[in-house]
Amino acid sequence: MNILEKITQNKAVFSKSERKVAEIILANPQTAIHSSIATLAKMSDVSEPTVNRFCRRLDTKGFPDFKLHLAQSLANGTPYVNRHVDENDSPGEYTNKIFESTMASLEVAKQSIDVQTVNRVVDLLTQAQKISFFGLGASASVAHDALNKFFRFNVPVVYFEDILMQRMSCMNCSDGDVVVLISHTGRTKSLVEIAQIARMNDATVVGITSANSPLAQECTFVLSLEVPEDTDMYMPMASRIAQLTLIDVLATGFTLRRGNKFRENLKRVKDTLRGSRYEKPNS
Amino acid sequence: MNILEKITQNKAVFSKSERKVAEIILANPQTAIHSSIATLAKMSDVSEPTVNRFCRRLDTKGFPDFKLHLAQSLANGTPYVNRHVDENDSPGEYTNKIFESTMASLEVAKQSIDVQTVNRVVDLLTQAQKISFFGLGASASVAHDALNKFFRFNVPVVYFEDILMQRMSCMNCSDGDVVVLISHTGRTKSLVEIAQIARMNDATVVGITSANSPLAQECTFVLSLEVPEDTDMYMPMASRIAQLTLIDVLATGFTLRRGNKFRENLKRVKDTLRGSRYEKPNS
DNA sequence: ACTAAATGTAGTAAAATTACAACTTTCACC
DNA sequence: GGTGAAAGTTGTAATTTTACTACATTTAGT
Repeated sequence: MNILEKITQNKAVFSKSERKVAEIILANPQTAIHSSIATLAKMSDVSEPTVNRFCRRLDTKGFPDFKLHLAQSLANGTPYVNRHVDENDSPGEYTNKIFESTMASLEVAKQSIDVQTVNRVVDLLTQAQKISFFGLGASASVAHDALNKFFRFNVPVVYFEDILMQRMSCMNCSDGDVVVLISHTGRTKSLVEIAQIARMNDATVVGITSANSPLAQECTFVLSLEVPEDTDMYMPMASRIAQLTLIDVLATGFTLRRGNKFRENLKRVKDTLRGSRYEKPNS
Repeated sequence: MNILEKITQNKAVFSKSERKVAEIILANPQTAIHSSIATLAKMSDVSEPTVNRFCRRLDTKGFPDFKLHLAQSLANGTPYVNRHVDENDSPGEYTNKIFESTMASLEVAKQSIDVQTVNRVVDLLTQAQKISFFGLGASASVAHDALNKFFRFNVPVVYFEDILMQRMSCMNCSDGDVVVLISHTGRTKSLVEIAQIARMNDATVVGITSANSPLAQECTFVLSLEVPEDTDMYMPMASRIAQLTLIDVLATGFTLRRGNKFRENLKRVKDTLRGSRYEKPNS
């Protein structure tokens, strides 16, 4: 666990002098990691062994070990895990918290991904005759984004928001078609039904959803993402960021599998946009 | 910069003994941070001063300082900045790289955000009569996502993919309406035109785009995001993740501004979904 | 006023750094 | 192609800094 958080939490347990040390460290952790035990003791106005005892109380081996932990907590990009937005947060505070918890969620998601499945799904996608992306609610925009990526690959891609269109599209599936279904919870009834319809028509169904959910059980392959969601906000936030990043992974895998010439193709697709844009001043 | 990368890069510059030290550290960095200079010297089969010189060559103050840097590099969540996907990457490698560079981009984006503007835009949104979200291409799905968030707030929200619909919608704008335009480059002609139309009809135009772009110049407020984009892939990836996170920030700011009762409301909106879902087994 | 916890002092052990000496390597010049 | 000076590399030993331990003193609570 992040040692800065640990210090904050254990504040009540500390003795008076230990608390002095805690204050100094929390006030300026960057200075703390570059100080010796002597200077830190002087700054906190306590003795050196007190600083040492403070470190031990935090389950570290001693002062040097404590500094190591502190350095890791301070490392660039290391988010304060699960910092929930508080009612009285200033704009600066909630902005930071949201960015940090999004990054933390991506870290968790990264570790939960099964690379083997990614590889097999990429395989599948490169060989697909038709690829469909369906999602509802917040996941609809993820599917929308997937459409935007994959249509560039010159593969027939399908995306609908309307559940009836989704159903009809799946009825027309055949062998070689891949249907990618996106849902954080994996409990949306109509999406589960769509998975069944698609499979009945010989399509391969890939679920980007949580493991062991009803949807996951209907899929041929499941790319599960374990993302801690801040339920206080009553909105999907981190989950769909993780889903989008996974879409990026799949799209990247696709282009890598197709090789160098194919990348040239992508460049051409992008270049066709030029007419619709204002030129950059320095080009 | 990440010190592990630095060691790898400088390998050629090191002397023979220094390289021995480098090998040992790279082979097992976790052990290295918990070793003294003496044990590390013994492991590398060199003398203690050699280890010290090795540290200095990497622009650290000495061995303890080097360990601090190493600890930070090893910290959970520390992304290898700007690791580009390579043609010969295995699925595991490109998956990690994409997640890590996405996290790194969010870190950069976080720092580039102007909190004051965020605050003013949140103000504006809470008082808006009607909110429109428009984007094209990859940014269309971001606008789509914004729709999904803001319609829950019981405010009139508008979103169109079609540029003609977008134009017509902006023609009907009036005082008190807010139009949010999303574009990574800020150079899409039709979006710039829409900004002009909206402003002519007294709407307030907020741009989520890059600073000093043609679009930015037509906006009342600009929320600029400086995101390094891996142009090799010819697809927007990190930029839209940053945009989405910014949308989350705005939505969160909105709910915080509206207070506690309003949050109850959001819960009710979410609860209406229950009928469309399979129940969780443990609830 | 007594006991237990907290804190500090002084000494000790360990770790890191410095200064210097010995050893390689490099390359000009014979 | 070999010789020797110079630069660079590595190790040894002494020094300094840093962290830790044992014990004494103070403070707080009953």
